[in-house]
Amino acid sequence: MSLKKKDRLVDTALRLFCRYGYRATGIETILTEAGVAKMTMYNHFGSKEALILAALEKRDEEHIAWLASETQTRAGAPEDGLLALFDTLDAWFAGDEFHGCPFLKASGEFDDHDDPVHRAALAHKGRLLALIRELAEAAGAPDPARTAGEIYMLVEGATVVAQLTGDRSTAARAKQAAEVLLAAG
Amino acid sequence: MSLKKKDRLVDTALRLFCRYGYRATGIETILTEAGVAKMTMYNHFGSKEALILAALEKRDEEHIAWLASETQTRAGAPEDGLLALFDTLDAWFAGDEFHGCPFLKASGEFDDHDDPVHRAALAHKGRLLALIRELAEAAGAPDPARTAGEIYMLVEGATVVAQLTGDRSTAARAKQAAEVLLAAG
DNA sequence: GCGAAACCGGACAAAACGGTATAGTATAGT
DNA sequence: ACTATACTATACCGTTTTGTCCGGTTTCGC
Repeated sequence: MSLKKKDRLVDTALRLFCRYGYRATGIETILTEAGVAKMTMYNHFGSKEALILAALEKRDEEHIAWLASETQTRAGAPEDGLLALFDTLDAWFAGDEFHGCPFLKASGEFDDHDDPVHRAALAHKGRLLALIRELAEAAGAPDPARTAGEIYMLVEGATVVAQLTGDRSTAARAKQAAEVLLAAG
Repeated sequence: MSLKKKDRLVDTALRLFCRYGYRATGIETILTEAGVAKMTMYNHFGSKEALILAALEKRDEEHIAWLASETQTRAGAPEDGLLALFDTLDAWFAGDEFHGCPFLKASGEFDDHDDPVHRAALAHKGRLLALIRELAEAAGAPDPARTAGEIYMLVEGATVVAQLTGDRSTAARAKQAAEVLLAAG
């Protein structure tokens, strides 16, 4: 079955990309770890860049869906959605596999705004912002767009700081700041 | 004189690292752009990593000093220091050379917390947090440590978003959020 | 069981990588 | 003028990079 190999390839690639970086991770390493022959990979994906894009695409869907559902189950009432998001972040940061946001890392390594990888990262962040905006609207924020923008920036800040320092209290402290922002409307 | 070559090497290296990434930038490219022979570089710096560290060290001093002085001149009163910081950020983001924070990029590419490059990035961010805390204390914040932590996260978020999207209004929007945070004490 | 498609493993290519060796030139200070 | 030092230019080393080619094997649908 082709899907098994293809999926394992994408999963392994994403894990290694996330941990060691996109340029630092060689094709050979991915192939060895995934247990897949080189030509199999080059038949499924025409290039390393295509594999990167496939990995990011899968991660995009999965991560947004996970954030949404996890936040929804954590939030008791719709008004708590935005704050519950930071509890979800806390769970994310606390995981063993956490090595920062793969999209932020990608945008850092592929700085050119025309680069497909950068565009993929940008698109993901657009979806993240949209999710936050939905949460803001559900919470009945008076200015959802503005609130979402503020919370989003806090989310990115927390993500970066968590990866940089490894501090486990990062999400909780960001949540405190978010409480202040939301209380002010 | 050795200082001229050494300095130009460090400046060129930092500029290219910032734009194309650390791993993506080859030694040869730096040497060509700086107009320096290979052996000259390897006499000054024993390795590429040493050059990276030297570039980050210089950037660390310069950037912290620039942030501090620029913010001080922009702030009318000591109470405005924290808000003026975001005006400084705005000026930084608006520059042609802006390609994100080189330390965030470094920490993304060198994820291992024991890596000297990652440690250098962490140390810089510690100094940035210290600067923000000084501003918070000067502004008479009731809980300077907490306020500084919140503002710092906002700063990192704004920096990342500015690099990712290229949006020129990022710093201004972060400033709006900071106003809310500061008004709440 | 048969044919086709997927897969394997290893050899191979061409370029780029970080780093070294060497031989020779420019430029100081004394 | 002499000498120490900084620097240059080029060739080279071994490794690693992405990507290709190929002959043989496994696996799957029918």
